[in-house]
Amino acid sequence: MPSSKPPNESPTSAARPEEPRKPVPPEAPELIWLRPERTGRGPKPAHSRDSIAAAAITIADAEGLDAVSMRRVAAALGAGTMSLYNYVPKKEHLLDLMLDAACGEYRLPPEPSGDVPADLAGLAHEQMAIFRRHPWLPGLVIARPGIGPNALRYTDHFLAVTAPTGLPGGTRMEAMAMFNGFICQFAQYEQTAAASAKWQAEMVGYLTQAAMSGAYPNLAQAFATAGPPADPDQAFDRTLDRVILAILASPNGS
Amino acid sequence: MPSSKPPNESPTSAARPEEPRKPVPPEAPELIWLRPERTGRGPKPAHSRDSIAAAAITIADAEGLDAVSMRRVAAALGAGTMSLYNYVPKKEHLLDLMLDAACGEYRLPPEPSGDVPADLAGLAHEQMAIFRRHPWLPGLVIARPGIGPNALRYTDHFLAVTAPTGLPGGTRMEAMAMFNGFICQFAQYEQTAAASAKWQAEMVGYLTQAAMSGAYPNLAQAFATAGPPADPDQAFDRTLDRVILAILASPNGS
DNA sequence: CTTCTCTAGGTACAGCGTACGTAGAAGCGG
DNA sequence: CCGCTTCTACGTACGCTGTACCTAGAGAAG
Repeated sequence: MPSSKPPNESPTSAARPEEPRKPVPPEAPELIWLRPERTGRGPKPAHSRDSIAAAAITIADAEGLDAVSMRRVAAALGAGTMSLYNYVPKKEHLLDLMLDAACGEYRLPPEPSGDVPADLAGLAHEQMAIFRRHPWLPGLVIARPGIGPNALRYTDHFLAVTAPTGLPGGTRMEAMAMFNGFICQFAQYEQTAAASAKWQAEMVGYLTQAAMSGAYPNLAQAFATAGPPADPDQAFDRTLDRVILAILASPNGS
Repeated sequence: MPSSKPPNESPTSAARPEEPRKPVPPEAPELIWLRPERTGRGPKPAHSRDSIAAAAITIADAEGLDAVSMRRVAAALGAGTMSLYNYVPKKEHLLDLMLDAACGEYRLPPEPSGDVPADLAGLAHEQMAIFRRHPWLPGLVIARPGIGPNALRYTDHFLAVTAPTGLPGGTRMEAMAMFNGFICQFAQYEQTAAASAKWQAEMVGYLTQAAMSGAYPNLAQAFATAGPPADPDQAFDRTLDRVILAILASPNGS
């Protein structure tokens, strides 16, 4: 660390040559992945990032993301609340750990098959399966960039899968963001709808009433033209096809 | 308290002629848009949903969505904290109000021009402009379905714009979700990156280190091939073109 | 052995959403 | 007109949150 940059130093005292720098390391990295899990000095930690993430995920799966509090997770680990802060400096970082642990559930083939649309569809369904296992996940994926080791494995695989398109790397990254975003959104919608039948009923009632009011003619027409409720899986595949098509399309619009 | 009210009453079941139904209406609608703003009986309310939403938005614009608490909003209105609950039964509903108020900022042309790609691009840029004005908005749009009157105006307009494609209404709704989702995600990424130069610097350092580790060969290659940082606006337009292309594509993949 | 750094955990605080109860204002039935 | 009813306004209080700060003690480095 050659950055001899004391930010909050008294301005008049210019040089403080032999002052021990260690006591307050002025800025630890904000990214949890930049902090080593172990520094190797004191007593051995009783927990690991993996076990912490697993405990948090268990809670989130059972009771939703709101139930994941520092106290809850610490208690699940059999630790004191504040002990958790030795592993996870902020709650944000706990969410990062959960996100990456969930990304570890991807079962990625060692090599792309070479059939880009098929590989992408497979990836999408894998992602959707994980989202259905962890309803809280889409919200996290959307909110924060996945950047942990497992998320990078996924990114790397996506880049491999789309390599045959010949698109530049940056463009393929953008495509991945679009791809993931679509799936997240779909999963989230599915869960909102599934969560509460009452909510859905109210929603339908309200929307039809709004459509009938005459203020939204196109909406009304869409409702009138609409057939039966439409199978969600079908809708997913249909829109997925469009997304894949968009990814494969050549940049300059044919 | 004459509340001799078993709460689990079958709502409309067999007539209960002389029981007073009013005392506790067993279930008020969950959707705030289904609750009338005024019932016209007691004293006149000192505030309106609009003014409440405006106050909340002012706070969110200045200090972020986390700063929007019931207490803060009530104080900004010069009201007691609990008075707010007369207008907004849950905080969730306050967010709904904010979301819809923001949707009121769309300046939509009275009629689509007929040039579908151009109209969609215009809509996207309008949305992006609103998102840049209200950094907290993308998070809300992604999290909860926009369903208020202003959101419906937007939906209706989108349906009108995409009408010339000949696609069925349901498909166009799915397309809209994809369209909005893409823009939200892009806006959110932009803000995360812009929020903290330190964060971005750490991120770049971490990613290049990860790429150099050899564990992510495709990522490394993408990094190596990448040119200069790429203008965000350009990236937006480029990906937007793809999204529009996906919307316009015929369902069965040409 | 001494020293230093690390971990574990308790206490405490400010702030959150909101359930509940009281006091008073305004419209409606008589 | 009165009185009843229903609304609004708002204070108090509870359980919960994230986390700053502090005290002990474990165990490697010198």
